[in-house]
Amino acid sequence: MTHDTSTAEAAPRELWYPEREDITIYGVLAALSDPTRLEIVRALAQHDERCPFDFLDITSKQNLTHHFKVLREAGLIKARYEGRKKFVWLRRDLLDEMFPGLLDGVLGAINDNR
Amino acid sequence: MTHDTSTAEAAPRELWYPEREDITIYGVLAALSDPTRLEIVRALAQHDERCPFDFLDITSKQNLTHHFKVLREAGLIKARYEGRKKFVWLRRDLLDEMFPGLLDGVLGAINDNR
DNA sequence: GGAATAGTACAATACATCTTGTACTAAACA
DNA sequence: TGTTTAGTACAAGATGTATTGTACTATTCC
Repeated sequence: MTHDTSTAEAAPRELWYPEREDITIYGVLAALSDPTRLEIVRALAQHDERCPFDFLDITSKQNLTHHFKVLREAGLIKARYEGRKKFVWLRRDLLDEMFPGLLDGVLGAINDNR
Repeated sequence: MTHDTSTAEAAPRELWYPEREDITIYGVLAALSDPTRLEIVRALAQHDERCPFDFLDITSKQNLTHHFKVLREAGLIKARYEGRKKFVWLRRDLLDEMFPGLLDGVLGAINDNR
């Protein structure tokens, strides 16, 4: 048996998240300091809804897995599997509460200078 | 002859700075993502005046040299030698112009969560 | 000149990061 | 059941970083 074929809901694949006290401004800034990840966060912030894993076509899927893992482990995003699709979204409330003004400051500062 | 003993001003030791187009938000965020450097920047932002190289007693002087170099090459600070002392200060105007809201956002977000 | 001081240069260590390739698992679908 | 699809795991390589120790340069002061 590889999976449950009954009518009960299948348990979603588990994802690890950092404890609140392990989320630091250093980790958040480091996560945001990569061009690929900053673009991901910028796009997530615009969409306001959960986005599919591959909603941005900016790098390989192995690398997307890597960057989403970095973002998740730094406390910036949440993710959820639905069937074989994965959806991701920003932890905006947590970030605004823990580091008020940080996300808005960074996102607002993005311009032609990169 | 190793140095000029005349009354003329001695030429200050040269320091390299990045071109404007080489200063990026990625570099700035990476520079800010280290605890030692974020503390330096936070302290410089509070002082508003030029500060001596060793005004913070937080790590070895070799490491201070390293971190000030990272900050300078990322575009965050300027430095100047006076005799055998070195002074450093934030490039606040440049940063606010290139990345409006970024510095204030980051500095404002620092709290007990780090 | 010579000694003391401020800061740097360089090497070494230990470790993290970004990216790609190959191979894999899990779910959906026929 | 077998196939296809979505995403992951793992290893490898190239590269970058934080820190320390030792040795050095540049400047001041005697």
